[in-house]
This record gives sequence, structure tokens and C-alpha cells, in this order.
Amino acid sequence: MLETLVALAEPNRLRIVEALRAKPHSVGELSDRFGIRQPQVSKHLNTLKAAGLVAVRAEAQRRIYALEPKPFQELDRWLESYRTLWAERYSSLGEVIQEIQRKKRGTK
Amino acid sequence: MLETLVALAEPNRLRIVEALRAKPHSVGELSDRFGIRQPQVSKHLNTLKAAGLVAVRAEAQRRIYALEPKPFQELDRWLESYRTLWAERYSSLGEVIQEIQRKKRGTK
DNA sequence: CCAACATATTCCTTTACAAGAATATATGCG
DNA sequence: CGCATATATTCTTGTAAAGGAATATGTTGG
Repeated sequence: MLETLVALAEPNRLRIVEALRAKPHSVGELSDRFGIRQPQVSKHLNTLKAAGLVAVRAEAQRRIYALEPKPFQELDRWLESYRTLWAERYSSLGEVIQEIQRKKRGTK
Repeated sequence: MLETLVALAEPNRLRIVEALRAKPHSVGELSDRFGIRQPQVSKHLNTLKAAGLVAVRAEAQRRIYALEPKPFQELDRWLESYRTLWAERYSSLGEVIQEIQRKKRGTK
């Protein structure tokens, strides 16, 4: 959890992750899109990969990076424990739904 | 979003937040519980407060810190956009539930 | 096999920030 | 009022990590 948060808690990495949310991108595409020099992009992607947030596949000379779902799932599960903080804002229907979903995930 | 992530992406702050998830705590309680010196606890709480993650109330000489729901809600909403990443892992029932909940939040 | 393109790696410098130590600022009680 | 308790603030230092520049590695097409 901490590792995921640390990886995301950097402006350029967060931007990269948000770009990858839409679809996978090559290093060069990310570099162009954000005006970040290619080596830094590679480094950030390396950090993200080490944290398990992205995976690479080769496509000709390009390396295509894509998001990995697992850490985001874990972050989501972690947030579950904090839902009680704002539970009162949900109607009872919302709470039922929430409870069903919580149990569902718990048995996965 | 970035601010929230940065605030959470530090081991001791994350531990503090997890403790506050259960219930509000005073500075001294947190200091004792984790063996972190009081000044660092104050500093970390200050960082968390600056990021809007916690709020303080006075109780005699003690300062009681409690979690603020909003940033966690925002983090949750941010994660919504990433749910499509693992949507295929849900059964159709799960997807229905998820869809209901997504719309519910969207109209708040 | 070589040229050109795409990405990764290394080295260096700078900066942000967490921790330590000391001290300042409340707040309540005898 | 003054002492004790609780918390905040300041100053300093060490360290991790982000950015820049240069270069190495890798891959493909001709």
C-alpha cells in the first residue's frame, strides 16, 4: 500500500499514470505529450514498474507501457476501511449495496 | 489528489492515519503507540492537516486529531476512473451494483 | 551488417524533507 | 501565581530522489 502511494505521489508519475488510464503508451509518446525528457520518462516508468503499477510489452523498437490493475484494486480495498468515515452520507440503500459489494470482494 | 497522495506516502504518516481510522487520538497517544518522538508526531499531523486529511479539536491541554472524510472520498472518486481496468473481474451482478453506486455518487 | 530510431543506464548536482535536539507556547491544577 | 503536563516551533543535519547531460543498449528496416 505504502509502495503504491509513494509511486503515485510524484507529479510527473501521476500524470503518466493518468495518461495510461486511457490507453497504453510508448515512452516517446509520454515524453512528447508532457514535455518530459525521455530519460526521466524511462526512470519514472521504471519506478512505476518496480511498484507493480505498470507492465511493459515490446512492439518493434517501442516499449508499450500499460497499467496493471492489481495495485489499484488493493488501493480500492484499502479505502473500504475508510468508507465508514462518510457512511452517514449514504442512504440505507446505498449502505446495503456497499455491504454486498464489500462481502463480495472479501470472498474473492 | 496529488496533495493527498503525497501526504499519505510516508510511513509514519500512513501509520498515524490508520490509527485515526479507528478513532481520534491525541498527539501523546500517537507518540506513545508508535514510539515516534512527540515533535515529529506534531509535524506529521501538521502536514496531514495542511492536506486536509485531519482536523483538530482541543480537549483540556490535549489536541485530539481526527480524520476528515473529504480527501478519502475524493480518492475514492478518483479510483472510479480506474475501475474499468479490472471491471472484467466482476460478475454481471457486480457490475450492476457498481454501476448503481457510480451513478448514485455522480448525482450527489 | 549498418544506419536510424527508440529506450535504458550512468553520473552528477540540487533540492526537499524527515529526524534529532532544544526550546517556546499553551492549558489546567494545586 | 507557579508548576506540571501537553503540544508546537525552530534550527540543524543527513539522505533519498528528481532532473540534466551524456552515453550505452537494443531493435528494425534497407
